[in-house]
Amino acid sequence: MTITENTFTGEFSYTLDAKGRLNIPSKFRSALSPDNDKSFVITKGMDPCVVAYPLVEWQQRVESGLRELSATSQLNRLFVRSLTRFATTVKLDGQGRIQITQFLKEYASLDRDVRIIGVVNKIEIWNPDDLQRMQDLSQDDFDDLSDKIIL
Amino acid sequence: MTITENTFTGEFSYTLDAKGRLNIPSKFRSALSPDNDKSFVITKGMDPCVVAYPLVEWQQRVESGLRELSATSQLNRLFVRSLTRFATTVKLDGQGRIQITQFLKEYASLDRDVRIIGVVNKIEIWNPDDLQRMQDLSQDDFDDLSDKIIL
DNA sequence: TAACATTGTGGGTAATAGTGGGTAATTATC
DNA sequence: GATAATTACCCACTATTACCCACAATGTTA
Repeated sequence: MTITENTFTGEFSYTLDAKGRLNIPSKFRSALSPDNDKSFVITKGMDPCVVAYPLVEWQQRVESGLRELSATSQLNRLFVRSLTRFATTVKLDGQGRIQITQFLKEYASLDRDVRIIGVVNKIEIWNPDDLQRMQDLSQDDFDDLSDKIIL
Repeated sequence: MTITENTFTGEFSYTLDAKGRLNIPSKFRSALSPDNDKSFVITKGMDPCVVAYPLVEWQQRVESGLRELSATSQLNRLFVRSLTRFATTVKLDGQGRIQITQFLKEYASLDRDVRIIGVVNKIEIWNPDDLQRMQDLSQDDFDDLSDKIIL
């Protein structure tokens, strides 16, 4: 039982069953704060994966952020549309699984075996091959970024 | 009893049992401050070992920093992923042991005998052979470091 | 030095997690 | 409005994990 709510870390292997259901790791489910009503918002990631936000995280951080982007810029309009168009609220079933929409399955080329990783405030769902293909950070980039964090 | 909280020193030999459980030295357990809820975050070290941070240490130093990186930057996304992917929160069981994940066991080639060493604010878990292979610092290395710390 | 507490280690068992499938309810299609 | 397709809700099985008890070795106290 983690004391940090709505924070996700670690990598897990799961299977997407014939009905399109995907189990959410138990550790992630217990980290979900009650006000989320056992729900996530799943959408298209910027990388070729599915991203799942706890419902309140989506409402507070994403939706309100998007509201503030001026709609006079075409770039902004495109950006907002790309995020919201494929966003669906999904609720955990009795066994702790969510339903992945057909579109998102295709977008992230999810077949049977999937990799779920916790990325602090959200969750990413990957095809294992795609995840492996993601290039690593160069040492320089890593050093630049880790200035903000002391390990 | 003036032990410094969340500070670890010394080297210990322990065994990883058949169930993947690893005892944490009693000295380290009593150094863990109560707000950690008897928990560590274990992850892949930069060297071929497992690193364990007291939970709050991880939250304050790593997690909170990662939260502030915008996910619209691809570099940021890679960075966050590289740090959280292999991180798992583990809680001490009734006997003071933690569970090492399969992935980390393989990464650090941990078999049965392991060496646990305290490295100030964190703990490292090594395969004894790998640890021995790590060469010591040369005098040149010491000289390079000497402008950063006064001993 | 005898009695007791603590520590590291092992193992049994109950609870939980991950997965699959049946069937009723809901939605979509014609 | 009838039928087909999809989704939601159960129930079930197995592997893993969490929790408890045990015990030998060492350390501590009276």
